[in-house]
Amino acid sequence: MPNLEQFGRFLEPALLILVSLAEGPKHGYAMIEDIERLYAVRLGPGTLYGALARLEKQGWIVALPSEDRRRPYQLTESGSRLLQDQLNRLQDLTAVGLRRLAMS
Amino acid sequence: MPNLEQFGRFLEPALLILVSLAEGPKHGYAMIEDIERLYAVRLGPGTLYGALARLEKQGWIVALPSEDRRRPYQLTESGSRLLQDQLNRLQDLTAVGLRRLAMS
DNA sequence: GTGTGATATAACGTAAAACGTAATAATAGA
DNA sequence: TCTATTATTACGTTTTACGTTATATCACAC
Repeated sequence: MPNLEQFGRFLEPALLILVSLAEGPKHGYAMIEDIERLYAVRLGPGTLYGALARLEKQGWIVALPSEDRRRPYQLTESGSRLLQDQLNRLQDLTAVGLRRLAMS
Repeated sequence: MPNLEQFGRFLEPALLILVSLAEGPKHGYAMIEDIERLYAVRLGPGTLYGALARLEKQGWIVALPSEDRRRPYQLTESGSRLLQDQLNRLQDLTAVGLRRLAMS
């Protein structure tokens, strides 16, 4: 039985990761903690590292040379552009949503 | 081979559906068109009706008595509250993301 | 009245992704 | 040396997204 919180899932973990990396390069564990502060959601390791691999494959993030046992990742130019775009769209969507809710 | 647009997926269809219903009751096809106007994404029937079934099961939407062949859905009280909550969180997240992007 | 395109939903199957758990390893401090 | 924290990998299960196809109704043109 999955441990989903009762309000469910409404955002892809990938977006949370990109927002976290927008602050600067971070390794996986640091992202988990940053995202928890940011959004009150703690990604499990399977979710996080799976999403990281997919994001890297798409060229939106790159792995930096790993110091000690940490493997930091960084947003690429194309990742930055993508994120900017998605966040703008999301901002419009939330504005519309909140306006609609306020009407009723 | 899936027909994902190259920029991928970053939002659950469920959220788009709830935002669409925030305007008032709508049947499936009307949601598809509303969401396309809103967010420039056209949900396939499989995606839409699957998500509707799950949302109804959770009690966030209800099916209204269907006139002719249409089956309209409506946000419930708990669905409204959930959406309000999610949109507020999303607004904060996008604000942080855009601020971080602007810094770099 | 026959055909055609738009509207509307249902019913599949496949593939991707989320998620949890467990394993592993290194470090730090008691 | 034991334990807790940090950090990643590996793996299995379940959900869900998504596309395709089928089906039905309606509007309108011909």
